[in-house]
Amino acid sequence: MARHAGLSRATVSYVLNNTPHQVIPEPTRQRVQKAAAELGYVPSAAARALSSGRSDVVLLLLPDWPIGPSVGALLEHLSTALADQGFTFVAHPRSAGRPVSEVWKALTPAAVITFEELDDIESARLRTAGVELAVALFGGSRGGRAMDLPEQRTGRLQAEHLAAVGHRHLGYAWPADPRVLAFAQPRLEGVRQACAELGLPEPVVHPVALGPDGATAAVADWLAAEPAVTGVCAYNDEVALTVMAGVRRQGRQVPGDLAVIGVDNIAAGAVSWPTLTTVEVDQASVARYIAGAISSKIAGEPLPGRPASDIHTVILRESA
Amino acid sequence: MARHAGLSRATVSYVLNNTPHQVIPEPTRQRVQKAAAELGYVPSAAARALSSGRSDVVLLLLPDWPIGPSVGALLEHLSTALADQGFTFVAHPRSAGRPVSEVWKALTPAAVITFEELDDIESARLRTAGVELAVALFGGSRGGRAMDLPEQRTGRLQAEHLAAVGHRHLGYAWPADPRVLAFAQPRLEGVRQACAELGLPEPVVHPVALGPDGATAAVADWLAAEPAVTGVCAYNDEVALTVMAGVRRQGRQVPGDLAVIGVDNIAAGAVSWPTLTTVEVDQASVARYIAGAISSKIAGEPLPGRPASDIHTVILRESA
DNA sequence: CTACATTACTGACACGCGCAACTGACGCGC
DNA sequence: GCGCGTCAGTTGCGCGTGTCAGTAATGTAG
Repeated sequence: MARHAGLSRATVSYVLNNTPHQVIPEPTRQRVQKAAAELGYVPSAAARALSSGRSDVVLLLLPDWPIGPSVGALLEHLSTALADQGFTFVAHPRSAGRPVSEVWKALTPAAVITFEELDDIESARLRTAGVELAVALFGGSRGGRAMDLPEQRTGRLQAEHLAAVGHRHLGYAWPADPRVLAFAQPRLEGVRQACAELGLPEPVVHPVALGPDGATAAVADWLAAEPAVTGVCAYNDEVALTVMAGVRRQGRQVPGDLAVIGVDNIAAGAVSWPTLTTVEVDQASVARYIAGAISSKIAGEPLPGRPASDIHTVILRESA
Repeated sequence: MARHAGLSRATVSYVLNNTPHQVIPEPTRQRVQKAAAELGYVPSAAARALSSGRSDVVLLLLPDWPIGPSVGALLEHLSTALADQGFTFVAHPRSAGRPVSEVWKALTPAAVITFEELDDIESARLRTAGVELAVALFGGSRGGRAMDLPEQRTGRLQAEHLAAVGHRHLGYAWPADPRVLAFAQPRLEGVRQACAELGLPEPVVHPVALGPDGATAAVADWLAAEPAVTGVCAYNDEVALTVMAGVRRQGRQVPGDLAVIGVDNIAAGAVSWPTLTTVEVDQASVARYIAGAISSKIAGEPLPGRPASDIHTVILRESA
C-alpha cells in the first residue's frame, strides 16, 4: 500500500492515524487516502493488537443462566453504543466448568464486562493477561469497580405502583434459580426501601420456581396470610406469569384476589390472561451509559455521573 | 522464556507445538516444559493470529431481530462444543445500519457463522479480510455452503401431531415481522409437506403480529372458514400465545374451538392458560453438529452427514 | 583418515503495525 | 558561507510467534 502511494510506510501510518505534531501537507495526505480507498485498505487488527498490547474489542461474559429478551436487547444496544466509541463488541457465553481465562487470552480485549463480579483468582488472571479494565454490572459489594446500575429502581417502581392503586400488603416472588441471585437481591431491596418509605409493612418473600406448579405454595400462603397479601412484585415477567398461573390454579382471580407486576416486558406478557403489568427498562440508555463509562475509564478520565434514573417505565396492563 | 531454559526460541517453539518430524530428545523436552511451568508461560494469541493469518476465534453474527431463549441456549451450547474443538466462541450482535465488516477485521476469526446468508458484497469482503470459512445456518438457496439444518422437521412435527389428534384442516400462523422470514419459510414448508403426505388440504396461512390484537383477524378467518380450521401451527411460541389470546378475545376456547401448537418451549408456554403444546429443539445436538462441521471444514475434511433427525420433541400440554 | 549421515539445535525471516530517531533539502538571518 | 530551524519524509526497531534453512557435533562406513 505504501508502494502503491509511492511513499514510505511510516508516512502512510501518520496520515491514517492523524498523528498529532506530525505535519503532513495536504497533497500527500490526499495521495495516501486515495491509495487507501483504491486498495480497499483495512488495517490488520491482529498486528495492531500485537504491537499495542490490547485490541479494540470489548468482551461481555454472559452468565450461565438462560438469557431473556432484555439481555438480548442490552447486547444489541451495547454493540451500537460501543461501536460509536470505536470499540468492537462481542459476547462470550461462559461454558459451564471451563475456565474463562482462555477467552481473553485469545482476544486481549480492551475491557471485560461481567454481570457478577469475578473471583479473586480470575480477576488476578485477567490482570496478568494484560486486560486493564474489568467492570461488573451488578453486585458492587467488592468496591468501586462495579457500575452499580440502578437496579433497585425496578423494585421501587413495582412497589410504588402497587401502593398507588391501593395495595398495602405486598409479597415478593423470589426466583428459585440461585444463579440469578445477584440480580434479584437489589430488586427486592428496592421493594423493601419503597415499602419502608411509604409506611407499608415488609414484603412477604416466597421463592417461585418456573413451571406450572412453581407458585402454588407461595400463592396459597399469600392469600391465606393475615392480613392477606393483595399485591405481588415478581422478580421478572416469567416469574410473574408463573404466579398468575398459581392464582388460577387456586380458582382465584388476578388482579381481584392478587395483583401481579413483573419486570422486563416480555412479549408473552402482552398476550397473557390477564395481560401483565410490568416495569420496562430502557436498555438503550443503559447501554449508552455503560459504553460511555468504559470509554472514559479507558481514556483515563473520571467516569460520568450515575446513569439517568428515568430509564424505567411502568407498562400498565390488566394484572395490577 | 527461551533464555530461562537456556535454549533457542525455535527449540522451545518445536517442543510446545509438538511439531511432527522434528525430533527432540526427552531431556530437552522436559527442560522446556519445566521452564514453561515455572514462568507461567501463555502463548500470545495476538502474535499467533498475526503470523498465521487467522485466530482460533469463531464468530457468530447475531441477527437483528430479538433473540429468544432458544438462540440463547444455542449460544451456550455452541460455546462448549466449539471449546471442545479448541476454538473460542464469541457472538456479535450486528448493530443496525453499521457494516459488519469492521467486526471480522478486528478479530480475523477462523470462521464466521451467520443465520441468514450474507450479501455478495459482504461475503466478498469477508474473503478479502482473510476469513476462509463462512457458514449460514439457514437459507441454503445459494449453494452448498449452508448448513441446511433440518428446520422443516419442526413444521412437520407440528402438523403430524395435530393430524394425529384428529385435525384435518390446519392453519399456519405466520410471523408478521419480515426479519424472521428465513426462519419461517422452512417451517411452513415442513407443514406443507406433512399435509401433502397425510392427504390433508394445504394449510391456511395468516400473518400474526405480536401483541394483544395481533391475531384477531387471523383467528376470525380460521374459525369462519368453510370448512373451519381446527388446528393452527404457529411459527413459534410467542406467536402461538398471541393466537391463543386472539381465540379468547373471540370468546372461543383453546383447544376446543381451535388447537394451537408452537415451537421453542419457552417458559411462558408452560404457565399460560391453557398451557401450550410445543415442539422443542435440542439445541445441544444442533450445536455439536455445527461445531463438528466447522472443525472438519477447517481441517479440510469432508463434512459429516446431516444432523441427527431425532433432535425434535413434541412437548404435550393442553393447547393441542 | 576421509566422506557422508544423523542428531540436536540455532539464526534469521515474515506477519503488519506504531513510533522514535534520523536525514536531506530548503529558507533565513548575519 | 555558516549555523539554525523547519519541512517532508524515511529507516529501523520491537511486539511474539511459526518455520525454513542451516550448522556444529557426533556417529558410521569404507
